Amino acid sequence: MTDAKPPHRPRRKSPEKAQLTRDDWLDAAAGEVAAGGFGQLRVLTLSKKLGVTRGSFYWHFRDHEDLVVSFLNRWRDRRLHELQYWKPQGGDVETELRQILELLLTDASRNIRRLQVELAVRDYARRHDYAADLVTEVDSARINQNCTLFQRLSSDPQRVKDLSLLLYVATIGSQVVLTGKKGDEATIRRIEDLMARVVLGQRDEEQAE
Amino acid sequence: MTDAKPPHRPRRKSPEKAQLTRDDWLDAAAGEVAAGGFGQLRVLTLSKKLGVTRGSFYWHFRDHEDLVVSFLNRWRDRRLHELQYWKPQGGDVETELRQILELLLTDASRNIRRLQVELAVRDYARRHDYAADLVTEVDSARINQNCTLFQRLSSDPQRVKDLSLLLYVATIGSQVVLTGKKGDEATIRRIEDLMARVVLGQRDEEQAE
DNA sequence: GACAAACAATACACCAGTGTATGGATATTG
DNA sequence: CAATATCCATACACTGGTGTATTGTTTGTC
Repeated sequence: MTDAKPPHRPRRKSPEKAQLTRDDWLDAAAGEVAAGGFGQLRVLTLSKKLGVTRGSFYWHFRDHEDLVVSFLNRWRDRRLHELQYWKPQGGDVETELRQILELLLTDASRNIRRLQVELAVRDYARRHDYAADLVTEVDSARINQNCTLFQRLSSDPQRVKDLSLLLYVATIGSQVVLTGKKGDEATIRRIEDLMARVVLGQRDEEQAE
Repeated sequence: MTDAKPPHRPRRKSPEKAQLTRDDWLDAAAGEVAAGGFGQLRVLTLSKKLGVTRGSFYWHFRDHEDLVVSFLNRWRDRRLHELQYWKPQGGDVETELRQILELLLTDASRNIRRLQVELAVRDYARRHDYAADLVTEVDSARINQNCTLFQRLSSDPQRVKDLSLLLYVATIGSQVVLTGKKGDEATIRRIEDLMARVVLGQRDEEQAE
């Protein structure tokens, strides 16, 4: 379950006909996964697409499972790491909210490849425990991230959590439902707008429950 | 792309060792799809699970694709048909809303098998046009259904559509994110509650935009 | 009870994919 | 320039799946 790195690789001076690295294979795998899910991730087709034979693959990876696990690990690492760069740059609550919404919805739906990979990982996670753990990890990290924003909206910690979760499932849902359909750009914008209003409408009213 | 029925089947008097019907195969297929997605839908394993050989399968179905298409069609038909029984039985707006929310969230997440099939179909639809059309069809039917409720909340037709869509993507999203994790029962209930508040908060305020 | 239809078993050819063993090429280092 | 590690090709054995053809076995109907 852990990635074994080759001790050290001699870099070719002339990159005219580059040698393949482990990451090159993972990048290619991303294409396959995005296009056909993990079920279509074949060593054979991958090799063809990279212009080499499978001999190369089995040098870089122990077997097919090794590829999958490495892919998942890299995905987790990147998703967790990218959260660090989000730190919203101040401003009042509303603009900050709009920033994060744009990031979560409009922005995400533009990066189709990344989105397809994410959906594929989610699907794969429904039947493979290891992937499920990774997804859970990423999900909670993201939701936590959102919590830090929503703390400025309500003082009730439970309310903060719920709002954050609601926002998150709504984004995931819109990605699942709306991806690839045309006319979704505008639709997503409207959803984004509505969500902003909805969330802002939920800030502490502190009226009778 | 259309289902061809066998002319007429002689029903066995004693159901001791029942003959298989086309629907039996489709039911078994549902199990496989729920467990492993369409990628794991094998004629071979299906036969084993039904206790017969593939000879039977190829009498009932032309080929593997025939099975898939028939399965998708049946799924679409059932999903569309079940909408007819929803007609909310009056009451004021809030209880009606709560009814529909319970149906969409709590209720749906209990029927795990059905949910897994739906997610599998959605995943399959991302790479197969025919399935994508079916899913779109079902989605819009459901969203329309919701619109009839939300008309009682706002007079702005665009607002009605948007609210309905938001509700829908939120439910789908929570199904994607929360399914199978333990402790989701309570979480879903809180989401349900929050959604009710959120939606009710969006009824016509008619203030300056 | 015979005949035809419905349903299932068996056996075959075929293909796509994995994994392994082994040898060949190329670059780095001493 | 020799040796070694790195990277890839080739060839093989094996598995699991599809689809088809052919032959059984039941069951309903006349």
